[in-house]
Amino acid sequence: MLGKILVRKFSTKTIKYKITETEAYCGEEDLACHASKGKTSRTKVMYKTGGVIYVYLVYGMHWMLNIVAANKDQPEAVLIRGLEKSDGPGKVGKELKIDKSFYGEDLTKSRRLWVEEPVVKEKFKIKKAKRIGVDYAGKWSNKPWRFILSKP
DNA sequence: TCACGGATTCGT
DNA sequence: CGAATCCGTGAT
Repeated sequence: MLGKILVRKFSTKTIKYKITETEAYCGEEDLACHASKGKTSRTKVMYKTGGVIYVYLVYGMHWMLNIVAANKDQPEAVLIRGLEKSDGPGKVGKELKIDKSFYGEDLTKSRRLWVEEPVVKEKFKIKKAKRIGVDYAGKWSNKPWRFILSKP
């Protein structure tokens, strides 16, 4: 996902931003992953085949944009933490005007949100780091599953 | 129906 | 570093 272009189409304009920071959430075992609570009405979309959107509200105010990443019945998702113009996942949701209506939307069919290959492919390095805000997840909080786009 | 708490942000 | 913020979730 890193380095790809996220496209958001509105009725009046279309915006495109490069994805600069992501985090991975991997399966029911991963205590930081919402799917660790099992398949519920909230997490069920993560059990779908990759390519659909998982959105949810945190702290009663921020919409988090995630892309389901793995195979059917394998609940894994990638959180879009940062775009070239927005640092922080809450700001990403705000910038792209993400809300509950995107829940389960198929990125390959959507006419308002999808991912493209960058026009000009630039070389970059991927920095790894611990995930943010998941200290409650015990050893899982130390997994280097946060990925940051950086200069080569 | 309701109590609980969080994949954050912003200000100090 | 700490408080704000408050809806949705998951269980009852």
